[in-house]
Amino acid sequence: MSIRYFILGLLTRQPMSGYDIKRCLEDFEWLISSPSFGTLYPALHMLLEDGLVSMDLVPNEGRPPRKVYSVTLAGRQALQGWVDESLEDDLSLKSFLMRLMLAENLSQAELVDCLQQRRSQVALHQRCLEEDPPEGEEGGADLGRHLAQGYGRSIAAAELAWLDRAIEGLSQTSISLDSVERETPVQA
Amino acid sequence: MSIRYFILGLLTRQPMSGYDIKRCLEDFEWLISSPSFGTLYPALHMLLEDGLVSMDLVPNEGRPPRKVYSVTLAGRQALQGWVDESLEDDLSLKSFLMRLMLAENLSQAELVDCLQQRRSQVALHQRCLEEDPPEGEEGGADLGRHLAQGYGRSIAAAELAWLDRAIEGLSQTSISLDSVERETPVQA
DNA sequence: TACCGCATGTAAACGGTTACATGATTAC
DNA sequence: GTAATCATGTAACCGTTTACATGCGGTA
Repeated sequence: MSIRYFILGLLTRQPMSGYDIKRCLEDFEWLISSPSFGTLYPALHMLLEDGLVSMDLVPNEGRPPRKVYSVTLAGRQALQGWVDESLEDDLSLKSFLMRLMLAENLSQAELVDCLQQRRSQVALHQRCLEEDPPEGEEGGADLGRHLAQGYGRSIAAAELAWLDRAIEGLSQTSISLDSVERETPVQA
Repeated sequence: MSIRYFILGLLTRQPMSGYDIKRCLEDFEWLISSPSFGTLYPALHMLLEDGLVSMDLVPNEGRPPRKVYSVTLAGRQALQGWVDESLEDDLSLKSFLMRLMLAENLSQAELVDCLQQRRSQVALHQRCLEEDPPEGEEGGADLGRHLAQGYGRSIAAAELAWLDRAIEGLSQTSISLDSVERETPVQA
């Protein structure tokens, strides 16, 4: 997923400092680990060097001045290019959530497609978790497996429910031309 | 969480080959990325060198012989020591799921404590996600933030529900384990 | 014929964390 | 006075992925 472009994408929502980015990502730390400053700051420096973001120094009484980064035109173009060519990447929970956060940089069709891809992924693995069987002779053994599967099933059910709602919601928002001719992609 | 000990813990459930370990972890790939062979095999070699596991070569017609690893006595002791001293580590989804899988290596009290820790973590962040406000002047802007928050809230609710069920089930010693599994149907 | 699944392994490259350094302000 | 928050940054270290190498058996 390349954290560089993820940061770039976050900055399209609004200019932020490195510290701000950390803060806004922290709300999701229980789901996906948020990058440390050791990752964040160098990444911002690189974006700046490459001209994909610009920086404004905002003085700050008694503290180091805040460095607020904004996406440049070149940055927007680079992001667009990257979005287009990374559409077939994996959709593990982490990359999925990251892409969700960058929803505004995706066309509606791309976004719906992304949700549907994730849906089929989760549905696939949910079926695997449904197979609890090996029971019988072993009795209640393998508590760990049992707990992990139960946990997985609960999360999967909730996620599928959310995805269905989201897909429906997004599909209805604009009943434009292409939503009609679009086929619903694979999802067994 | 150290993948070395995680693998060691998985092997206490039953002897496995590297390939087996990969397979059984793949069911959870949509939640947490499973280690690649480039991680797995070297880790197993290290465990073997340190005498924490033993290896049996199981001939395999026309294929490389399977190398089935079992935990040694020293391995069990090392695992126990590690479990004891890693109780205050972080409980991000990844480490939490890993610990769940190793439930059998925890005392009941430790397990319940682990679930409760995770519960408070999730509950804390859920409260953060509840704050949707910044709306008003911006209207429907920041679709990404909105989607990510909604997603997070759904998962958090499901997880909290599961945790509560699990904690209750585990706290009642007399009742068998599958009480944990009885799911009160989640709303669609 | 070509590809996928099984089954193991290695080494280079990459990415990220950890630990450190700095320093003022506010809260307990 | 001790800790936490704000705010930035660097460098060494470590773990992981990626890409490669090998090779048989079954399937499309």
